[in-house]
Amino acid sequence: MADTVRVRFAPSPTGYLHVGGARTALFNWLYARSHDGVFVLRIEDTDIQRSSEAMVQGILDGMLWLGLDPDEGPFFQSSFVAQHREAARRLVKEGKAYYDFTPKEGGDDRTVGERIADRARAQGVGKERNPYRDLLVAEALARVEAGEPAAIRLKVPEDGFSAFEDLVYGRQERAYSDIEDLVLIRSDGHPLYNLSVVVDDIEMRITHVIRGQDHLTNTHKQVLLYEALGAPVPRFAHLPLIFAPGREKLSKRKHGEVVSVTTYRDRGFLPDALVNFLALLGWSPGTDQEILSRDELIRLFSLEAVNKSSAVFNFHESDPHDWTDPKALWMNAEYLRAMPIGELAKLVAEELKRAGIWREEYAGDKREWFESTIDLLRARYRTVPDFVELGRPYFSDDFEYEPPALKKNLKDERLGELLPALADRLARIGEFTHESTEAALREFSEARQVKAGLLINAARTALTGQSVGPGMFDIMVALGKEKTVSRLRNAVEKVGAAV
RNA sequence: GCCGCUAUGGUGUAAGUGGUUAACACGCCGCCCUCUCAAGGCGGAGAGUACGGGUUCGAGUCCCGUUAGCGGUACCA
Repeated sequence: MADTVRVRFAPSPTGYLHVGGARTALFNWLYARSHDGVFVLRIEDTDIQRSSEAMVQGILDGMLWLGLDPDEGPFFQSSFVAQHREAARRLVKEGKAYYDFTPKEGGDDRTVGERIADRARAQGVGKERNPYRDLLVAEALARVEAGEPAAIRLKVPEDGFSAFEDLVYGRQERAYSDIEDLVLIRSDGHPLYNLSVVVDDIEMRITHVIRGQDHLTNTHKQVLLYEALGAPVPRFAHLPLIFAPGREKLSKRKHGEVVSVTTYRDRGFLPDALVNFLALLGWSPGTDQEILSRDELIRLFSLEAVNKSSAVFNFHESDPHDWTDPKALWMNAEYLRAMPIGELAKLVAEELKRAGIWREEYAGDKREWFESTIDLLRARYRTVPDFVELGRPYFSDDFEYEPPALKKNLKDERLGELLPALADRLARIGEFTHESTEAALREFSEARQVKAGLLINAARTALTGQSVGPGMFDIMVALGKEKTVSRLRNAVEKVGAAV
């Protein structure tokens, strides 16, 4: 029996959980679930200046909402620094790492990229051999003991090459000569990323490291560390990156809220819909099926089917209607239409409460009405808040008449007389049904020699303030006789008003 | 600079070991339905697979080169 699969999601809390991180978390989660494995959450908070409690909470909130529950953790990397230091000291003692007494370079005003390029140009090809690499361990220890600051660097072999088999990208090779002796511990004692991840992953017995492709080339350094520490090297699977339109890096700062998963929660996305959408960014089941439940995703997911090229998360920042990727919106609408009506009703109820137009009877006597009204509306809405924004006239008498709708449907002066008369006619109906209201209206239109369409469209606007919506008679039934009659009468003042 | 990864319509993806007019979804356009808008049904436009060579009877699939984008290269993560 093979060892239990153990994977981890290891975000650094320097920002909220964005769609890229969420996708990484999702793939780890899917892999764990499909292999009866363990999904560990580890917060990499060693960069104290850039990390914050709020960001940690944001990440946790996002994962909780998406249903990506960790089996272990959250662990905090900052609590393991003693182990990181210990591991580095051990490597020094074993001659696999060394103290570097070269004074730390002062920061300057060039960007990191410029500094690297400059240094590379100055140095030429190939790396310089560090003079402290061969210093006797005893001597180095003595100098450290005496208080001289020193960083710890790993001894990278001078000849040969590193190789590992990536589950997504295939075999990866890199000459040792291209890898410099990486710093494990800063001269101020702070352990650095490559050391920390490896030590933690060993400690947590991670079997599969699934993370963004931005870590692909540095993986060689980590493999070296596993070997130096005498630990089994895990399997690696790097995921293609997700970009913003224009193929630029997703950034919370530049792209704002559209990339934060909590935004999707707050703007009425269903977690299953976002999970489904995210799963299809960089992965495909290989069939035409795109609507995939969580169980189907778990059953079908495989790292081998993950593709290598980066994907674009196609949102259009400034468009209020298509504020995020149109396919994500479509998928959410698809889930909205397919989910059990009772569940949707609960979500809409929350939304109505927040808007202050919730009525307890919707959960009691009028429950059936409430659900059928939601059912009537759901075919044309894409997110939950749509039920309160666009659906407001169905749940509250306090709604706006949209000027374009008035102009389109209530500009005919005859309506000033027709609408109240229609209201009177409808008031005489016994039972308000689709059939009875339609019969009454058609009869009325014939008697008055006006087209039914004129009355129908005018009534829709009179009743909802909108020019679009469900079938007219469905609206009447949904509103009921009393509201229908009074709104028709009250709309008289709107006739011709918008022109 | 050096090292590496990637490249199929606007976007997401498909096209076992090379083999018919490059498929699906979103989006867009049109038609049907119809009182409007959706949903649904039907249809259409949109890529000849970054570019250039090569191998082959045959290449999106293999090889070489170029270009572009991205990543890494740090006493950041």
